[in-house]
Amino acid sequence: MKRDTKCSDLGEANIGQEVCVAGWVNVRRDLGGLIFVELRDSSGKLQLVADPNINKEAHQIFSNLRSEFVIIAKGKLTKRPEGTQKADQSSGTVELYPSEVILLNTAAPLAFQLDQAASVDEGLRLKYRFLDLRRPEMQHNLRTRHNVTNAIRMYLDKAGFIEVETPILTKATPEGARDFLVPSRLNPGAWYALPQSPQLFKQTLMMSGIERYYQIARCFRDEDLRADRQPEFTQVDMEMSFIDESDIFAVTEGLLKDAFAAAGFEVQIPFQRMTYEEAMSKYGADKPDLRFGMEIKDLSSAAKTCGFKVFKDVVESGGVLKAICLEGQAGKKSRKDFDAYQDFAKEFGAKGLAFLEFNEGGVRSSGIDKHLSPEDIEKMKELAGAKQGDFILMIASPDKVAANVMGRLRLKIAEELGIIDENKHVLLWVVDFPLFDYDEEEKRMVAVHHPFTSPRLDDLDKLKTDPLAARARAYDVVYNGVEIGGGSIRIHDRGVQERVFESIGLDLANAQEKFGFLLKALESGAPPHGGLALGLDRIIMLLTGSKSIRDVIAFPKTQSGGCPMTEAPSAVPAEQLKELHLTVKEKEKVRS
RNA sequence: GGGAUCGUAGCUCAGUUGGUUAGAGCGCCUGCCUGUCACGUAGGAGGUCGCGGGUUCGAGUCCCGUCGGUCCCGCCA
Repeated sequence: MKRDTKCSDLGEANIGQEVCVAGWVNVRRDLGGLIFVELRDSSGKLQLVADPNINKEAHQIFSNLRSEFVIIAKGKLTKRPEGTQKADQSSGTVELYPSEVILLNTAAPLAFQLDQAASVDEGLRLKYRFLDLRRPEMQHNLRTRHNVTNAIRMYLDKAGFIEVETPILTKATPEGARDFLVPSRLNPGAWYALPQSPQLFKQTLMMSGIERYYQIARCFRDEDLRADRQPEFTQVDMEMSFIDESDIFAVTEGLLKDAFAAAGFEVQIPFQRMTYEEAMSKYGADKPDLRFGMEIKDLSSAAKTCGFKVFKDVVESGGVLKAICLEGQAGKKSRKDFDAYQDFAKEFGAKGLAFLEFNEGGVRSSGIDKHLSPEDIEKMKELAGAKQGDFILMIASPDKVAANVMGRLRLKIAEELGIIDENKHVLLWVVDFPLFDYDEEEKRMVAVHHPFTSPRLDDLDKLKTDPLAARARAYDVVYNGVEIGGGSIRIHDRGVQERVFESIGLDLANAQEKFGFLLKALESGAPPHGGLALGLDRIIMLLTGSKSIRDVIAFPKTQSGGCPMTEAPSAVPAEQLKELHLTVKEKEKVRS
């Protein structure tokens, strides 16, 4: 017997046909006489019925079936009797009385019930991932992932890109995330690193004349995990020669339109564009969620002349007073709500938070109104864009902290108030990122994007004079407040590359050692080029409405970087370590 | 590295100010049941209360430590 049809392919059109289906017993309903078995395969479900008066043998087999047993059955497809049809399933109007059934395999009682997985501890789901992935939700996620990836491949192929694989065993890089290291058996004491991204290889490919490269590339970063971050993840990595930003935007927009369409979402192109500066000042984030308003307002000019010393001092010492306006929320926020906002703000470095509320009876505040004149309050109200009945939250602090805190409060409160339109799909480009940021810990300049990003030509002279003001030819794609990709036009001039290395404290000798091949390639006829990488896992997470990236990865890691199913990472035999010229400090050993 | 939170039956959870024999629903096992689809119904089995230590006449409950899960901060060019 061999399966010839999938469950959900069967409908009323197939009534009377001899079909053979196979799959797992989703559920068995034994009525004593009749036994119903819901058969599930990768496509869906089909109801099988055994009647002892029709087929005693089939009935006998059915009576011994349990959840997740594997069977194959054939027979003539019949229409369900009137009144027993299920309109909400594709094969809900038909059923199969098998003429023949074979039990292909049994299953031990399950670690968890598949239909309850949504509330089951995730560690257990991961330990028994083979069960978890049988669930229709997970099957749907993996299928969506395939469909989207497939659409991306077709799109890029049509656009003249070729997929090139790059090494997984490569060289550690000084900048960026922590590397995963792999010891070299043949070279004692030397290490490979797993790639954080194929960045240097794809640039090298441009210098090799590939012109349009892409790769669905696995990337590795040994950093702490989050709901949307795994130590190994997948990027749609692209690079093009002889192009500028507009080409990359056009290709990416077309790609994302197709990718979203593959998951059933329609998006408008071209995407909106916004400078980094505007994003930070209006939304307090480099990945603004534009599905709602509640923009951040600058009240510094009012603070400068106001009677409240705290505000005044902060602004006079170079800080800012920022506010968000909660429309119509006057009188609706309790002291407790405000305290929660304040605690939240403090987590992100705020010294304090203030509110002003414009009620019909007058102004209520977090105790600041006694320091403010009616004119001060009126000015703040106006600058905040508030009207009668509104509630504003304010923070006075250095610009960076104020933007970050307000940006996060904006999101938190919007979620609370339910003003985010879940049906909106807003994609935008954030452009003109700064080239450098100052790293307080390392006491040096670091690249915001990566050190191969081209400065804007008009900012080249700022590299030395005012590096923090230099802007990069870098861009991010943002979808509903989530960064789903980013890239840049790269440096293709050796001289410029050396100057940027110098700015981040990488002297020529060091640069030679780490990136000698790149410098050599740059002076060997490097075309202008640039590219972009999209976070595939994150995109699929958003398109499937998943809460975690783990729900769109077949075999993800837990927050401590482990795989509960295989129990990786684990100790290895001493012999294996010896071959690799390694020893592990006794007290740091894991139990093996 | 830090903060929060969770850990009791196979699963999801309840368990009062510390008090006798730790409960429920689902699942599992057995019986009955011919149109179910969360089938119904009667009965039954199933517990190292994550682990270690402490306080106490007595600890699932309180304290300390530890392990593991999740979320977040830092980190993630």
